[in-house]
Amino acid sequence: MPELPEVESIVRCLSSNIKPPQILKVIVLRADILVNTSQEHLCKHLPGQVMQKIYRRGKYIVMKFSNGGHLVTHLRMSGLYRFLNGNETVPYLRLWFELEGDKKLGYADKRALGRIWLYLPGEPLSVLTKLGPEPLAADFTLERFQQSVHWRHSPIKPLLLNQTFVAGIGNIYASEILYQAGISPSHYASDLTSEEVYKIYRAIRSILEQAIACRGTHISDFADPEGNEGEFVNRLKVYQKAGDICPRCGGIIQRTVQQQRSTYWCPGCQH
DNA sequence: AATTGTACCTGTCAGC
DNA sequence: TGCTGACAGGTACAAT
Repeated sequence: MPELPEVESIVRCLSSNIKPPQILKVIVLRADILVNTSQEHLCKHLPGQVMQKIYRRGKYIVMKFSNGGHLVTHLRMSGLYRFLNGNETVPYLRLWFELEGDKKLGYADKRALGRIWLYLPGEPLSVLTKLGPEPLAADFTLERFQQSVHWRHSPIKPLLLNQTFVAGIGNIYASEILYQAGISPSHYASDLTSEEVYKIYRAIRSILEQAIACRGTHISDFADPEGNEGEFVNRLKVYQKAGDICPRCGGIIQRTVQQQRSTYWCPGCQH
């Protein structure tokens, strides 16, 4: 489900809703999504805590509690958070938090690839340390991007998926970014001219900002915790559009595979 | 050290 | 209808 714009939408939704209710109870139905914690551990440390701040780093959701501890979630392919009222439920529910006011925050995950970490007060959030720069942050400058690209011996598309290179881009937006930039996904990073790097840099920011404004891309069962679906699906130009006519040059959109993952692009206008 | 392939888990869909 | 294989928004780790 989630790349940077989807995770950002989820975080904004959670932040606007959680007017810090207290966690009363934690119920775990499937413990193998827990990495450095357990049901007992969560039940010991979370009840009584208030979700003071919720933010995003790359594709990770970070919840900061009133005691200084943190719960970190990575949704991987199919994880989602959902507010549930009373006895309401959702398919593939893996755990939930019982909140003040007869509300629940459920975590559901069809494929169960998502992961959750609990960091106690004072513990460093070690799972976040290897992440590359935030592509929408002020310190992600063109100069910094140029320097990190020019020595990479990898085709540009799989490089955009590398979270140590830049955090938050996934398979949908990698294709859309390179389409907007007019760059072939198999173009080697080290061979890009500075003009081409600039086009990719601009496209990263422009596509991610547009997608956030649309609250992400609604594919499969993605929705934010209130059930709002992302509208960027209507603006996709190439992703899952193999065989369609390219809106820019009239060519035919292709699907190819790079490192076991689908890439969508137009050979007519991406070089 | 960096890049690429494999494993993880479970569901859906197309083709036979 | 049932089976099989391909594919799915991701990453950790092993192999190269």
